Amino acid sequence: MTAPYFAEVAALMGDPARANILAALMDGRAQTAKELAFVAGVSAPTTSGHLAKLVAGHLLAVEVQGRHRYYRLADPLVAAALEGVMALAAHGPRRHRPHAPGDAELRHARTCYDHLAGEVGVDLLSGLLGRGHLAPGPRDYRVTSAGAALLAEIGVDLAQAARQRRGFARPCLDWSERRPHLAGALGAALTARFFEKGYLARRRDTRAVTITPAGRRMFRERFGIDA
Amino acid sequence: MTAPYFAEVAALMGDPARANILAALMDGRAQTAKELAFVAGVSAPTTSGHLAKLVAGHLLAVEVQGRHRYYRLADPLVAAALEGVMALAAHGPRRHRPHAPGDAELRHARTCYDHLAGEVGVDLLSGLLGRGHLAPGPRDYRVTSAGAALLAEIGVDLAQAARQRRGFARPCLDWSERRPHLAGALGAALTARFFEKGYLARRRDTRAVTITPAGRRMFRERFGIDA
DNA sequence: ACGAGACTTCGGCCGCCGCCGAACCGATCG
DNA sequence: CGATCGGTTCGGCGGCGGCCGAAGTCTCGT
Repeated sequence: MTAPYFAEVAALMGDPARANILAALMDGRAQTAKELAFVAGVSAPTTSGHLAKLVAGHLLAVEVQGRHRYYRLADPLVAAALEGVMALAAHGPRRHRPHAPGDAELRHARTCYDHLAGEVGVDLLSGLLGRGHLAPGPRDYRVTSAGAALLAEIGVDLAQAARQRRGFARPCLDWSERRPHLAGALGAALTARFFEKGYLARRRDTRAVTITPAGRRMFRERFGIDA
Repeated sequence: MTAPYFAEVAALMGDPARANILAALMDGRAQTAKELAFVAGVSAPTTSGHLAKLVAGHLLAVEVQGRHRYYRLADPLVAAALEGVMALAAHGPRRHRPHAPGDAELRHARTCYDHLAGEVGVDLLSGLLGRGHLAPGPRDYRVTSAGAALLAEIGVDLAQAARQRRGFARPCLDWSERRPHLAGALGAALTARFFEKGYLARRRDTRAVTITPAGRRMFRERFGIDA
């Protein structure tokens, strides 16, 4: 009856070019219109139109810097909604897609907006819980004293993460593993630290991340997981 | 580049008529093609086409019963994905929509697929947690011995709920409250019991549910919440 | 066996929207 | 200042897809 509301949002996600753009921005980094035109596979004018629509629909935010315009996801909620739809798409009996190249890497380790996802991300969260560094709470996970010590060693500023306006330590359903990984301010801070210390390395044009040898060692020693 | 996958799913959700259909099925009940044609606001042939697409896309499942065809959501994951998109739509700076009639009722108490959502659903979960009937766990909530006693009094068969293939007791982000309510087999079993015992009553043509006087009393006594 | 009802298939219409090339605006750099 | 580059706006084209009415299939009731 009353035109359901979410249809507009879903329609925005439903165009192939726009979906490519959104997928490219799922790693939380901002990108210029030109870069996005490339990933979208359409011309610059067409891309511009799509971007305008996505901004109008509050899926993207734009930041002007000189003659560049950087687009990024407007809100972690957008990433969450996209992951939900992806989970659905991934789950549906495989549509004629043996698996795309790079798919294995993506399933193994990738960024989800600004935190770590994929097999490694899921293992990380269950490792933290299993070793008693994190304890489940009613809404957010709670950092135990053992966990606080561990995170301090790694150099994560817990106080700052707790101050953020976003949720502190939330589960986020992983579309490939169908089990949660660690999201929220803590997930983001931890992941950022992994990049800073060279445990993880971004790759060009993909959300998949490389785990460096140092990272592999660290994951085993600190969290007891085989990355 | 590689056509992103989830675009097809999002596009299925993005048509107004189909969105109406999906929204109508969000309460977990199955409905006939004719009923759905009505809620979709389009003719029977058009509806038939939409339904076929939704089934092909694995968003809906169909069950033939005599000369009727009952359509329902194919999987709880579909409901979860839809809630995610709804959360996004509800959150985006209110689009020229002061609030639709019935909106208040919907926010207060409604079914989300097959479990209770809205203000009451969220309060129910936090009540269960606060009173120590449910304890957070790594994936599912755990029923404490006190909780098991309470649920037995109400007549919920815990063993049967635990046997189900779906998750046992999961949080589900509530789009109107933006806090989790209780989903999974336990959420469904509890909600079903509420309907059986006449604590809740369904209404026609809406996911909003009525809380009966007996239900109001029960919610206060058993769970300490003002419904 | 017949008619009614539920649902789908078919055929054709129409409008929306995605697409591009060309032109336009503004910032940067020589 | 002109040249270049990033980005958007404009105008026009083309096709996908949603829509309906009519006709077809199947099931049930009687």
